[in-house]
Amino acid sequence: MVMTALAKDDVRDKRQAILTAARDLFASRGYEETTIAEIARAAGMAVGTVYLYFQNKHDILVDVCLALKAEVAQVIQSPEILSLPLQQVPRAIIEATFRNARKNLRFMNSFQVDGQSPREVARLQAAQDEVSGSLNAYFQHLIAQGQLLPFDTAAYAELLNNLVSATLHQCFAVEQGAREEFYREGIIEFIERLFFGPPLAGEEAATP
Amino acid sequence: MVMTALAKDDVRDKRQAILTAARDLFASRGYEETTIAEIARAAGMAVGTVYLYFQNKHDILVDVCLALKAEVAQVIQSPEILSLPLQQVPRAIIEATFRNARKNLRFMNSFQVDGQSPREVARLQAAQDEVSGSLNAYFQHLIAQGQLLPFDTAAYAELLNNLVSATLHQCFAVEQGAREEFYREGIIEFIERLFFGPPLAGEEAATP
Amino acid sequence: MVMTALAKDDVRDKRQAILTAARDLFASRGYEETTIAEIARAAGMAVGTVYLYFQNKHDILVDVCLALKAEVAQVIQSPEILSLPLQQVPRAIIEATFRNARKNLRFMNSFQVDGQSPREVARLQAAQDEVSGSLNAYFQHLIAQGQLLPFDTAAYAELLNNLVSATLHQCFAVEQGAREEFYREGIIEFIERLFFGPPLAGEEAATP
Amino acid sequence: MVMTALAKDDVRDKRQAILTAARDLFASRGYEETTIAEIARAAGMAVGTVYLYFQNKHDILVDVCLALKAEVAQVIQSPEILSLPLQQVPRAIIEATFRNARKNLRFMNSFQVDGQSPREVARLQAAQDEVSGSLNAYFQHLIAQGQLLPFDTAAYAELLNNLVSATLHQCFAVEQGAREEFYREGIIEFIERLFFGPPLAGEEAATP
DNA sequence: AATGAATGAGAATTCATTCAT
DNA sequence: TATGAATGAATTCTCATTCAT
Repeated sequence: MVMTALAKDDVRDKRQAILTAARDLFASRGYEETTIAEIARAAGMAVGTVYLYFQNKHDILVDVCLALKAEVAQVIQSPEILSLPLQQVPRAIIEATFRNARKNLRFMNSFQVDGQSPREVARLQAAQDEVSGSLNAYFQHLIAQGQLLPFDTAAYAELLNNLVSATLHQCFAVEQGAREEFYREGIIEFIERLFFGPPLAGEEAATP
Repeated sequence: MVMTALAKDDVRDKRQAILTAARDLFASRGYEETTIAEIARAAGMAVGTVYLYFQNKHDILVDVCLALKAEVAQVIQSPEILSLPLQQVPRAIIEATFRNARKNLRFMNSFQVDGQSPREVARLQAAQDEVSGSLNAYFQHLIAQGQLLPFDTAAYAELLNNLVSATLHQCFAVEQGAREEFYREGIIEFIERLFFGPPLAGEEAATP
Repeated sequence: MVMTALAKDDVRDKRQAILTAARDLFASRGYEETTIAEIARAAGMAVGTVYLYFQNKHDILVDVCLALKAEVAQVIQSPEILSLPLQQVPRAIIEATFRNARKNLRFMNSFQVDGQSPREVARLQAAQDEVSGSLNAYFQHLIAQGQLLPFDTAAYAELLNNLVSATLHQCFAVEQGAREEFYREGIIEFIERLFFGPPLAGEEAATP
Repeated sequence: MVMTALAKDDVRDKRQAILTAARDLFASRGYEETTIAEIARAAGMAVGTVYLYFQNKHDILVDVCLALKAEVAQVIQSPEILSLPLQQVPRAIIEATFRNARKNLRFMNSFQVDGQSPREVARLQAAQDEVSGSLNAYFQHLIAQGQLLPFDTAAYAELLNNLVSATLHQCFAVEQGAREEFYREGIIEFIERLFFGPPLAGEEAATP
């Protein structure tokens, strides 16, 4: 029992060492330019050992990506934020998310990864679905509470999730965070207007 | 004079032959699995000739991507759509865009490409900026006409552009178009609500 | 311990197999025309394995060259020759050297190699220096014994080393050994005159 | 007639432009790293034109080498030097030769070239033979005049020619001229002793 | 004589992955 | 579990050379 526990910790440690080493190397040299030998050396083990913990190189990238996504998206499941007054939630979530992304700026080139096998596609989809699912649950909770009018919560959850992911990628991976405020405030206003604001075609504007 | 014109056409033809061959091969075999030799053969020329028109393999991918983006996004510059009654525009644009994407379903795996050199990044950015710019101009036109209330048009243009691109990628490249209607209708409703609808936190919902 | 010894032998064997294969192929097909794949096949290993023992193709050539130089120049360190009566030494050394070169006639196209990297240049220089050094030491020994008058032994050692190398190259690599006797006897007479003979401008010849 | 003369000059000019461009590029980038396109551009003509004047790339190198050798060795045919008092000739020739080599220091990496075709081998040999021949003729002239005792002039001419070439290569191409004085003075003393000095094994030294 | 677009053979090298120890 | 030597497939890109104009 104890052995198993220790062994499990050991496994976790080794996996973690690999992921940390890979994340750093992917950040500094890029995925293609990083070799398994480099990852193994940085993680303090032999090349063959890496293959005891990951099926292949791309698998490591997927795991790095998922860990990054989980860290960036963790806010969505944080009780403190979800218990804020509704009016403050969009700003709180987006600000926290951008803060997390900025903290991981160096690693954001691993943020968007395309699955190469059905298994990988499924894993990436699952991670996305989890975030969308949390958001959806939160929406339904708000509707049940009467804080929101009914709407297609599943679709909105997926769309908003896509929007935020795409924006983070553009802001941090493509533009290196140069226009962070622009994107952050833009997306906040966007969401606030969707939930609370007047439509862009206001009464006076739309009718004439 | 005539020679120059002919020469230019010749260059255009050769480039186009390469791009068409590459697009088809990337679609059927994937980028990594496609060799320059295959592209050259399909384009009816020698390997070396390909390198007279493109600096390297990835450059071809970027051009394929840009051509695809241009085709999918062409609606944004179509006068017919932009002269529709404002209420009908979101649906018209999104439906046309999805239609274009579906028509290119096979090629949509070339829709999202990461720039590998500063030059590539700049070219991809420019393409994106052009679409965002058209959208922005349209917004400002509507505001000037009094059809929309003033808002941060530049930010909204970029964000909506990102949203649509990310959704098309997810819908057609990742999911192979399986849930096309779900994404299409979701994004239409989303935009309509942003511009015309009541906020999700309706009067009754928000106040108590 | 034993393992280390075995491993070291193993490494030496593999290196040696590569060098032997390369030397033969360079001889029969020439350096440029020999591929790494051919070397690997002839050495009984995979292509990649060659690169575990040599950094690149040219490195192999340098090693082949050094081994050849060592073999051809080994006489210079042979005690038997150096303990001959001084009058017989030039002929003995040159004849033995030419004999060694003739024995390696097929391989003499690898005899003169230009270093391509500082590391290669240094290695080639070191090999040359070793031969010059031995010669120099021998000269100084002879002077100390009173068999030779004092002179700039270091310069003469380098010059003679260069002279012999250049002559062997010309005789065996360029001319395929066709005028071996001409070069051998010429160089012997040249050296004998330098050390023992009358100057070419003899008393009678120079004074009038 | 006039046309032919002009045309011949033109041909000479074009050839010369190619050789100059090639010599400079071989000096700065090395032979392998220099492309025909670069040579053509530097010489102000089209790629195809280069092939009107040279059969192939290596031919250009051979010509660059021959021009360099001719320039460095020109002293051997200079009447002023050969009419000096015999005692001063070795120093005069070697000093002039080293001076020429130093003047061409940048280009000395083209000084030793291996022939790749029988035709090239023959051309290079011929150049060497010409120098050796001049030297040989001079020796025979001196012997006829009674300034030198009879000896195998042909062999000595070839050997000395080889010695000087190899030393120049080592001094300027390999060592970049770092030990110029060492080599120059060494070779001068060497030759002077051969012609005028006492043998290294002097009377007193040799007999005991 | 001059051009330069087109050719296409060609090979070194890398590196993910395996497997005997 | 861990190792790391061995594997070998696999492909981009170059560039000397040609030849139609």
